[in-house]
Amino acid sequence: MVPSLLPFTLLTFTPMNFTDELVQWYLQNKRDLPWRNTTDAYVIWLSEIILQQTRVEQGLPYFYRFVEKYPDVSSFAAAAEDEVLKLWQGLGYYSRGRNMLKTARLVQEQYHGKFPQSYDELIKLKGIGEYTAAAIASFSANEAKAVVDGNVYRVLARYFGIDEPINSTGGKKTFQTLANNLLNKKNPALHNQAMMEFGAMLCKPKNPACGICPVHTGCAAFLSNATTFLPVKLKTVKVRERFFNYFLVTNDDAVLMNKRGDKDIWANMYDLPLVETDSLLPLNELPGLPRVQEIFGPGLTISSDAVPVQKHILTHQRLYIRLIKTTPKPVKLEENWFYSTIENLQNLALPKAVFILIKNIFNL
DNA sequence: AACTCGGGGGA
DNA sequence: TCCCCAGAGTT
Repeated sequence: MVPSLLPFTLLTFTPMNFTDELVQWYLQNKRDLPWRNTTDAYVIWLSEIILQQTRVEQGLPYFYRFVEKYPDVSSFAAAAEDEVLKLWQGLGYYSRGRNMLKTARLVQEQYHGKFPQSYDELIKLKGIGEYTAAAIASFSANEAKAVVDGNVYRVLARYFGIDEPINSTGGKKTFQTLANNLLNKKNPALHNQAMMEFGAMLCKPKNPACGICPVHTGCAAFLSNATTFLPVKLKTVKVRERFFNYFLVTNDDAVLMNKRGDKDIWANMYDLPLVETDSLLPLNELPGLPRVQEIFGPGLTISSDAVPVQKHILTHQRLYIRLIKTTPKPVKLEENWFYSTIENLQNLALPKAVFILIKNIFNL
């Protein structure tokens, strides 16, 4: 079909299909984001990992910092884990940072520092799942793989009126298949960007801008006034409550710190000596705990000016945290405890909650 | 298939 | 408060 030979009127009244409309909308409304100006798979990888479950505005400053500090795979591969986690501090989901280091080192070794561009190679790497593999492959090499992120789920669920839960096994398959079928094989990168940007900017979770939507006349959710109910998501599990009693132990110009293990939250990051309880104990009951006596011996006195309990909300946990100032030193130091100078604290990756807890005390 | 892993922003 | 964010790994 040669468009220029078609009668003008026919062209004019030939409706664009759904995805063409979104691409058209995208070209006129897209944000200027730094990772859209490159096809460097390494840089795109950086951006995609940072943006997992993270808003663009929140991830942007981290993206700039990582690109500057690690401009290529080899510089990233040469980093220490503590350094990466420190740079990641405050962004959350810290396994992303740890997995990035593993992947950077593997790419450096096995791919001689050249970041893979094909979906099949990418999907093997730590921290890269279906979405991220499709994103890197399409954006760096225009490979025909459809991305399905939170935005795409929402756009497809609404436009096609799909009420299958997006976080069920069947639902994921349904939406991935639909996205694959819709994909513009001629320009996968542009198509993928358009789908996501449209979901992020116009077809928003709350108060979508249906009034200015280019495809609302074909949107099942709009036509049945059901945008509020789509997409459907299965209920998440309950939130666990935890009570953290941190102990502030100083020694001249040093403070006793702990390096966390790799199982719980904040893996491999740093906090203070911790005694966790299953309820919020009154301060004066703490010295009676076996665990506390094990650490401090008998006769622990607790200063009355303990920092009040602070509440920290995580996805699956509500943390009640307080900082306790003690007089006696611990009778024994545990495996992962060490004294850090105040100066050195700025080199340690601290969870946000811990950072807040001690920043005023040490002027961090 | 369910659970775990952060932190922030909007309504 | 609740929900969501350019999801992935583990159990």
